[in-house]
Amino acid sequence: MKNLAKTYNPKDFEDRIYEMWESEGAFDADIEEDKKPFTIVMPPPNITGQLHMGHALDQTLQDVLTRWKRMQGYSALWLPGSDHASIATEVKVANELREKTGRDKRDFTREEFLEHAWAWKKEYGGRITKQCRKLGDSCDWRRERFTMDEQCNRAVVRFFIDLYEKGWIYKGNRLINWCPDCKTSLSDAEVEHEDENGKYWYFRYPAADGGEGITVATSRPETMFGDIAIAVHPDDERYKDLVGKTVILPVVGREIPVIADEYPDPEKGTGAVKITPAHDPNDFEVGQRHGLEMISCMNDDATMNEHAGKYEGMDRYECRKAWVRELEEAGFLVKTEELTIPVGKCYRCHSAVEPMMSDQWFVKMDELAKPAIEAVESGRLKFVPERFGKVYLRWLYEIRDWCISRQLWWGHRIPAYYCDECGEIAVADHMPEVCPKCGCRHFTQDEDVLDTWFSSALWPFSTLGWPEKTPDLDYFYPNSVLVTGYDIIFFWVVRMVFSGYECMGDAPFDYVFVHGLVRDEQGRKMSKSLGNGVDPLESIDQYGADALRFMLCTGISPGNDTRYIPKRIEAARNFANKLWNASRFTIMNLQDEEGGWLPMEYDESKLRHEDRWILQMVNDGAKYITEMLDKFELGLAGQKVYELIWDIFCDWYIEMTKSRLYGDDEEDKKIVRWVLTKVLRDLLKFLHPFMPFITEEIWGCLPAEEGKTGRDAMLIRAGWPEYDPDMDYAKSVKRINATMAVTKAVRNIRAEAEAAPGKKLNLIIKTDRLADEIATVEERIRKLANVISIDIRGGDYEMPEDVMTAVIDGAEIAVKIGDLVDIEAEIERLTKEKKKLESEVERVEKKLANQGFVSKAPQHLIDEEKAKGEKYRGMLETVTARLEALQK
RNA sequence: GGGAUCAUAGCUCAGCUGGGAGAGCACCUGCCUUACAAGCAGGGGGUCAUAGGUUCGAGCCCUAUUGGUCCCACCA
Repeated sequence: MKNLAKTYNPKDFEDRIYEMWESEGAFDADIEEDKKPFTIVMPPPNITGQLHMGHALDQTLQDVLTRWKRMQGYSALWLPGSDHASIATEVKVANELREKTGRDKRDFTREEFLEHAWAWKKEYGGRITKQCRKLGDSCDWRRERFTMDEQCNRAVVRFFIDLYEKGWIYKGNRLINWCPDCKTSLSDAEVEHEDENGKYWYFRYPAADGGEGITVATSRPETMFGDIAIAVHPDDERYKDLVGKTVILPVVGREIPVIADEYPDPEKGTGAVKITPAHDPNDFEVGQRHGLEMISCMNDDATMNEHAGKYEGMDRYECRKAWVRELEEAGFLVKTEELTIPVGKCYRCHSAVEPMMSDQWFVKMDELAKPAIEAVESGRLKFVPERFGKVYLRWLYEIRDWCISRQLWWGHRIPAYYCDECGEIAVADHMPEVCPKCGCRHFTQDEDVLDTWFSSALWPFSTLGWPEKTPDLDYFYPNSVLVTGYDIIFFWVVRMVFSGYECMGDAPFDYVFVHGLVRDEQGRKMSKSLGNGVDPLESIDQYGADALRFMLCTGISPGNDTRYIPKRIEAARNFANKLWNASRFTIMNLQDEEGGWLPMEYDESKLRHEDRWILQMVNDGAKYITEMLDKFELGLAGQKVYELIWDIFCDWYIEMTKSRLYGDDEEDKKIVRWVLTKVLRDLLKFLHPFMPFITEEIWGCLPAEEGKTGRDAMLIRAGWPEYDPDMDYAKSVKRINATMAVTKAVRNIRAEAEAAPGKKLNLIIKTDRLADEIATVEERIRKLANVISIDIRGGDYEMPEDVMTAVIDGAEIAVKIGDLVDIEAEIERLTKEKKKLESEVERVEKKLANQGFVSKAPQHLIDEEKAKGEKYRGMLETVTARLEALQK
């Protein structure tokens, strides 16, 4: 038989408990036809580093749900994995290589580089799973996956081919977002917009016929080398005469036409816009409409190219300065204006993204978006909280084609092969033997890899076996819930949904449970550059995983950001310690001196009021906690568990059992032991999803539940406490409430009178209504309030002068402190009490006098108000009488 | 420019479909009471941002204002 250590020290058992769960297969989820499935697929952490607080929150929420559902009897699968994070990892590996070897990425061959990347994956992927274990994640490690493993690759290739054959994947030379530092294209979602201080320069483009010409504003003068026209609005009177004529690109001397197009807004700038299709998405469209050629004036490292003349090879911003100076000296600069302008930044390296013409692969989005929109509009897929559904829809309504090719090495290589002879493209799961067009036998695979999110988009089903039709897929798909932060709704959630519909014909999950960010104590985002990140492992080391988990998921509401505050995790740790000690107390009293189990026995007729009361509290708790978890209100559920354990169980029930346990009534002890065990077990079950380690550890020190042996005896596999709607111990609840009220009143008087806590007091209770009830709980009151005697008197009893009194609903209680009572202080105290009661009575009476309330409010509220009125009036009368007696 | 969201006790935050303002921490007072000082008992502290509106009744619903945060947006 095990015993609990004297003090709570999570390090003593957390690792041991986790190993036990894992070796006993407690997390394994299999197809069980008699059980309903519950599936969560873990958002795969990037292998770029280690887990941060955001992951800890994300995973704790998932673990709470998974453990709870498992206890409810579901076959609960939480499938873990990690993400190859193409661009982010590639940057990290390249940096590491540079540090170690001094050589640049391009000095290595693709194969050499990939070898290093896989080594990186091995190291960091392993580190992450270790951290998950520390957190207590109950995921099925047998099923661990990686977004670039063979199975995922098959899924990616298959998806690519399917879309290509449908014509929904195409290759084209289009304007894309280009990161000059990462030297790759980016999708729209990967570009972040930031406001920066910038300038508008107004330049005059003289007319070719020698006229004044036209003045245009630009914030990017260096792109002028790519200008191919000036556009004005067709209705703009100012420029009507110039349309159809040509102007001269200043200094460069090239002649460009003035065209009329709806795009320019006559109200903005000068109303005339320079058109640079190769460097601006709007201009690109104007160019398309007018069939204009395109001139790109930059290289892929954002230096200028040959079209920039003498600036060739110069960085874009250097060029901007020099070029403006040259234009100014030549007299073409009309004026400048200071403004803030939004600049697109790469989400990985934060360089300014350059719109560039490039040959890339795209996914056509219009058809794919339709079912994804429908899913949320129809309610098939629900966001929690709902508002994030709007965010999701807004993005989908305005979605544009998705650029999926990346000029990187680390990732899924695009399954497209080019005939070396004729250039014919073949999209297939392997290199073709013969070119269908020219019969040539030599092919070269596309050099690019796919956007990371192209593979994560398939995660909810590629992890279950797709494209094969596996039993797992049949049983566990759709997933039940996706738990993720609001920051990746666009990157990931949207793409999983349309991929799910396309590949599986159904939404990938029923709910998207969105949480916020974990911020630092001052509310700042945790980030490397600020150095304010808190390592979850350090927290766990200091306070234990249970404390961290509890802190993360209580005191928050869904979707809101939360702060990491050391004081809060300390409070959670203290709570764990409280439970630890309450359990020690319980176990201590269940065992004899040799550590054997003392007899316990359930017999409803022998339950005392406090027993019934706490059983009712726990039963009501089961209803509330389950309801809250059903609504994803983890914070409220956790709060209730906390109250039940600390306030109800520890502060009241355990105190009430002491006199019984230390007494001589062996029969009564049997029932107390039974109730203690029953209640503690249920409380451990409630708390287990939040604090799995400590609850399992304590569970193991309690006698096993009836009929449970081996791995079934573990708490993780125990059943969830069921709510019994027929339990009705209202009478006992009432009596215990009276007990607590009297006890509090006595304690209050004692404190007011500054009487020593150890000093034994004599108590008088004057009551008619509660006489019987109090008589039944007298012994309890004596113990809890620490009084020697209780003298119960009827309503006609005349209170002595030398006592301090307090009034509760239905009774007046008096305490004899000593020979002297400070009458003045007593009057003051009671006057305050009287005032309070008067205002209560007034409020109730006013409410009941209100015709509107009486006629429109629901009957039960009216009845409640009436009852309150009586209660307060009674209390007020008592206080008033006492005051009058004292003032004589 | 569009949208979302927040404003409640000194601090950090709860408050579920409108029906007498809560927790933790901090603070004050008294306690080392044989489960627990990581504790026990008691206490003080809020015109729920402002102004209107709906309602018998508003912290909660509607409108406006102020202040903060975030997201989206084609950078003339």
